[in-house]
Amino acid sequence: MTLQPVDPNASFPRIEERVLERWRERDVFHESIRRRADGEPWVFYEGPPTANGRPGSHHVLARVFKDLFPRFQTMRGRLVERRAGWDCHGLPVEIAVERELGISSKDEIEAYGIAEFNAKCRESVFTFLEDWTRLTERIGFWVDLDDAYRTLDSTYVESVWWALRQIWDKDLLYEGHKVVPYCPRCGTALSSHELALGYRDVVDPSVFVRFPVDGGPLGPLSEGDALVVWTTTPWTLVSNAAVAVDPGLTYVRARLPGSDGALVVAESLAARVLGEGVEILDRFPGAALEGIRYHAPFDFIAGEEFGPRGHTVVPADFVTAQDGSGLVHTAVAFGEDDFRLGEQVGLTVVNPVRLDGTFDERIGRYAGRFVKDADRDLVADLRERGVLLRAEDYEHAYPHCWRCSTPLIYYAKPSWYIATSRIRDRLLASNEQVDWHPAHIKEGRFGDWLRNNVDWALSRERYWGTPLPIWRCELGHVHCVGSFDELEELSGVRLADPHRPYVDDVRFPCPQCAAAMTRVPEVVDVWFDSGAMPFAQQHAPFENEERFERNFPADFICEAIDQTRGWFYSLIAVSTLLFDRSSYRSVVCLGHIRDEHDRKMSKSLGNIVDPWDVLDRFGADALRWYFFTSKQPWDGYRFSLGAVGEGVRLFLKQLWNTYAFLALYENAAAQQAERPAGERTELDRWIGSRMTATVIEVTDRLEAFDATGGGRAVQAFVDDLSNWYVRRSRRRFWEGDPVAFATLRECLVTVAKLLAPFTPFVADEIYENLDGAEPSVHLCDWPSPGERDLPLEVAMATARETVRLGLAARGQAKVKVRQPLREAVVVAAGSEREAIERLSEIVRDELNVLELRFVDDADDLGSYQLRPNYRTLGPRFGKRMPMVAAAIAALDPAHVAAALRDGRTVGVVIDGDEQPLGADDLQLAMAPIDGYQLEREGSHAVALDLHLDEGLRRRGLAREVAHAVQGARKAAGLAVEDRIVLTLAGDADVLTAVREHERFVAGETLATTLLIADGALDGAQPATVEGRELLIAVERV
RNA sequence: GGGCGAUUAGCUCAGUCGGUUAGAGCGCUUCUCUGAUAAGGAAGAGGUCCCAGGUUCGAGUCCUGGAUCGCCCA
Repeated sequence: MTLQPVDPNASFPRIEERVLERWRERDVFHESIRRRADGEPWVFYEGPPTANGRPGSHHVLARVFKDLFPRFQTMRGRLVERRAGWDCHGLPVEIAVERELGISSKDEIEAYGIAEFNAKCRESVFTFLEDWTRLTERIGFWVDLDDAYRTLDSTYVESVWWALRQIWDKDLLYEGHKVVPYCPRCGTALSSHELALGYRDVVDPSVFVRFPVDGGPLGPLSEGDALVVWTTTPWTLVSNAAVAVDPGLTYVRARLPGSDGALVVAESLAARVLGEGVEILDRFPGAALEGIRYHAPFDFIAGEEFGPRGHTVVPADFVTAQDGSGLVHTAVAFGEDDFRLGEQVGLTVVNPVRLDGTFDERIGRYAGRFVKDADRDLVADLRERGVLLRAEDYEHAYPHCWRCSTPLIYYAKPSWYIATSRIRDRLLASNEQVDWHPAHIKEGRFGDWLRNNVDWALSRERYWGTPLPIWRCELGHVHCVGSFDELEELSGVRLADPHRPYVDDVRFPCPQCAAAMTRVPEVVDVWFDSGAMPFAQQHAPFENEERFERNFPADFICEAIDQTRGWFYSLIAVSTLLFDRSSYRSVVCLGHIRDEHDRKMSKSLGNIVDPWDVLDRFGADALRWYFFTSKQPWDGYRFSLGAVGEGVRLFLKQLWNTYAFLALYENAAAQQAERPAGERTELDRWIGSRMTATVIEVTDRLEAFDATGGGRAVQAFVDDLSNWYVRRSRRRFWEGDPVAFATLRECLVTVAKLLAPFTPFVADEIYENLDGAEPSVHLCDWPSPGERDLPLEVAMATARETVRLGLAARGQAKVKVRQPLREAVVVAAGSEREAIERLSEIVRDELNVLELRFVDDADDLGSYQLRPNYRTLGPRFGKRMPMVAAAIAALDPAHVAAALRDGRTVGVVIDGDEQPLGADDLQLAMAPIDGYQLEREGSHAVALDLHLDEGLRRRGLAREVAHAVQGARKAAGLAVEDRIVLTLAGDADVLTAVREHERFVAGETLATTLLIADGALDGAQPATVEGRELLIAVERV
């Protein structure tokens, strides 16, 4: 069979474009799925990206991993449908549109019109769809973009409604208060990731305030004592509801010199807060303070308004003695800990701050002022009334609105929640079913997150999202609508578009009281959309229910590590709420990509690597290979063009050259007369066994989602193939041995199949040329392992080690490999000797020696060194190990070597007992002695006979001549298979060597005629051989 | 402030059950080989296995504390 000629310097990006064209023509992707129509499904879920930003390198990372395992499983016979998806809703989209419109507040959006605004959002979502499509195709990510699910579709929204109704029916959907970071200027709560954008160091007042105790039981305290309370937000003091203490922490009563009443602080903070001279009167645990009543610093709001425990000391688990006083001011509406504490101990939420961030009319003379601006006056007020103990400045990170820089306030707002904390055990049980990569996420980051689960804040006071399908009447009756049909039955309205504002206009009579019901204004957290994806992408259960069942749960999902709080959570939460199980079986978490200096990539640093730069220069396979094999994907990447280029050079080029080599010589051989098939050699059997080992390993690794291990195993094999099998078999290739060609071809075809999931382009290109039985390698079955010959693999490893030692000896002696030597003396015994004897041809040839001589022991070549084998002796002797080591050091190594060779044991005396030591207990190593050229390692060694006689010298000269002629052939631009007439002239000594080895020189250089000329040669190239002149003329026959 | 992860040669990374002499590739220097290769081979230089304690006959590996970096959360 004639192969397409292969250019060793072909451009990978150009090859890839060609392969892409072939995939399109042959519809390979869809065909690969059609062919597995009867296969067992292996389910992949695509975590939907938003197409309103340009795709970057980190998206490529995720997408190539999302491609690898489905390709692998498809080749394994599974039906792997791959449906693309787009995340369409949410604040990022709204913000992009706000920026486009030049507006930045909810008022402006509503003035612009919700319908118009949402129409803009709908367009904006797919701004960069074209970029995504192009990149997705170019990197070889096979995913069905034509059949993509979109979270904005009515069908998708309806399935989300159905899910919410299920949760409602389970009584797990409720309206409640929660403290959220809130921008009073923009009038909206911020999501946690927005919060992270706006932390800034600011200086706030830090005040210690006296809260005098106020009647009632005083426990360990006395009339006139005061609690010392610390806060950095004086404006919340007007809303003080209670003081929290750690019941287990020790507190003290302490008196400042020259004052009357005692002050209460945590013991460990007393000196820091009150000064070194303070007098400690009494010690007691925080629990003793519980229930003590105090007089709050401001009396705009009476204690009773917070409930029976208002303005009393309560126990809490979040109090620390890190800073402050150990007594924590609690304002229920303005802190998350405060709010939770309020729920636990029963404090009523009283919020005297308006939505615009100003105090309301209850706060007397401060009414109408922005709370943060009132801090200074409030502190002055405290000082005047003598309740201020100390005020200082405090620098800390405080969140600001990333859009308008307004300091955020933590603020209790009504919001809709899913009571996920009530199904915490079920969430943990679902997590038990999941196979995490890396494994530590399961019990670590993700498990902790689930164990600390709090209710899911579901609602957003925004515009572009799945509308929350909850209607409420004036009397407060609430109805959750679970489908468009139901809404139509109730209202007579069939929605063409379920989004705001159209859905807001739908009203219907309350089923309980017949009053008009209107929809609540919120939309649903986009993460709920994404979590509903397993069924919502199918519009289940309204249709395609069977298709949903068949594709649930997923066998595999893959996203970056930050999705532990995102999609990984929303998926498991929604499916546990609805189906009481995880919606995925295995998950691969990817790390982040940093630049070559290990800095975060960001627009402002200007260090973003555009994936197109890499693709245009090195190609998609190179980029994929880098991501798969450079390190474990969860460890993150130090990414640069150079890093990708290195992988190309070391792996893809090596593979390509091996492939080009095969094509070159197989085509050359095809032009010659047919050669009889040679014997299958040890080397053929060895590479076959290595191939089998590699197939097994890659299969196991990919089954276990270990792309790195799998890829590296292929790389190691290709290295063996190129640098050992081909190198050692070159003569057979240029002699046209069909067995060698068949072996190399089979190896490369199998490598192509193994690489198909990793580097789908080059794999297909090689397959197409070398096999081509199928329209694409991606339609092939995954290779099954052949016969393994482990003893042969071990033997070859030993032989290669012997070669390594021999070459090292040559290097030490400064004798070129081209100079043949009389013999190499190999010290080896037992199985090592057998291995080297079995493969002695290879060793001899590689070392360029005429003979291999074996000796069992190195008495003639060097002396032994004896070492204890700690691995066997350690457990046996334990503490006495140092004595054993000393006893062994005292033995005579040569004596021991002889004894062990005869199968006897050696005795050492430890603590008066004779202890027998066997061959396993002792390690014998060679020590070099002077006068020999010897290299040793472990128990075997190679020594070279350096004596040169005339015969050897002339053999060496002949090889030098052959080498020089090869250079001349190359310089003359001859093809490797061209036959020549070779004419030589020059130094008499050199020519004598040539005459003596005429057949060798002619054979090596493909000379059909070898002439030796006297004197000058026309058109000859001068060369120097061992310092002597040689003239070479080559002429193609 | 809490949690999780990382830290091994100039760089990128291996290092199994704890076993005493810690490896590979890249890069560098020198030599060498070549009838595919910008490849291959040999030698050399290059190590506080982040630090400090501890456990152990023995720690890169296990435990405790700390440092630095990253991520997540507050």
